[in-house]
Amino acid sequence: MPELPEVETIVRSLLPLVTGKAVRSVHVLCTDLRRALGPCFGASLTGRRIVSVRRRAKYMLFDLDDGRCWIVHLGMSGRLLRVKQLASHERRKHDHVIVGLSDGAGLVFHDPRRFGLMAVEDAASSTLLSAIGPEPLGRGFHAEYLSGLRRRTRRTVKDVLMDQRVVAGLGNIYVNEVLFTARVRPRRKLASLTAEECVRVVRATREILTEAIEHRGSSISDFLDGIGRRGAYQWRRRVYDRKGEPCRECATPIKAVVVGQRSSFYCPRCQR
DNA sequence: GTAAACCTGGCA
DNA sequence: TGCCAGGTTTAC
Repeated sequence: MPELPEVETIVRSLLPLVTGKAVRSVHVLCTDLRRALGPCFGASLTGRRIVSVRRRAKYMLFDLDDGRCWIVHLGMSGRLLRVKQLASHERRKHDHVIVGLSDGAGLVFHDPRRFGLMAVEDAASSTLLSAIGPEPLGRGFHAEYLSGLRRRTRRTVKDVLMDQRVVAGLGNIYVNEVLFTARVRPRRKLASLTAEECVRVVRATREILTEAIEHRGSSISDFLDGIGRRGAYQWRRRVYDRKGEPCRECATPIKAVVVGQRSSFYCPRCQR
């Protein structure tokens, strides 16, 4: 489900509601997430105050008053939903972790596929975060950086952009959208891109992610932010999951191919 | 590099 | 019934 814009949307929705609140209780109903939840997880979170909430790549980071960090990744199907009154929350199937806060509210981690993960760690030394590349909306991601990678890999441009070590937070939806906007086909080898195309890819990455955040992410099947609102970016998709539908620029039917084991969509006329 | 693995749910 | 899904890691 969640790529950078969706995680950013959740963080923004939760930030004003949970900052300054203390963790009163932690109920782990299922430890069997992508990485098993250790026995110390609840204890290291309970009693801590949440100082701030931020995002890094597709991770949500709840900074705690002891300097550590509650790190949450939603995987494919995860949600982190705030309920106003935890006492009246009816537990649903796939509610795996329930965190009670000092104002009576709660944060419910719900994840049918259990590809998500969470941990309490020192963010600066966490192995979850240590190998992640630059933020695409930050200064570390620029055309020279991308063009400099060209001679170091034989991978496709799509594979490279999906690699979290190269750039943080892009997933299958937004890579397809970025490559459409950059007018580059997903199967192109990165090494075959011109310097001009690298400029376009970086510029398109910024544009698409900014636009998606403004529209509070994509609710293609079920994404909800931290307070249960749907996003609106799905209505603006140019190519993702639009196989056979007309290109918004030239009306040519959108094509679907598999690149790096993932469905990819492009306009055969607009993208080269 | 590529494939398979982890899981459940939804849809044709 | 089989295939697909917004992610990541692991193993050939």
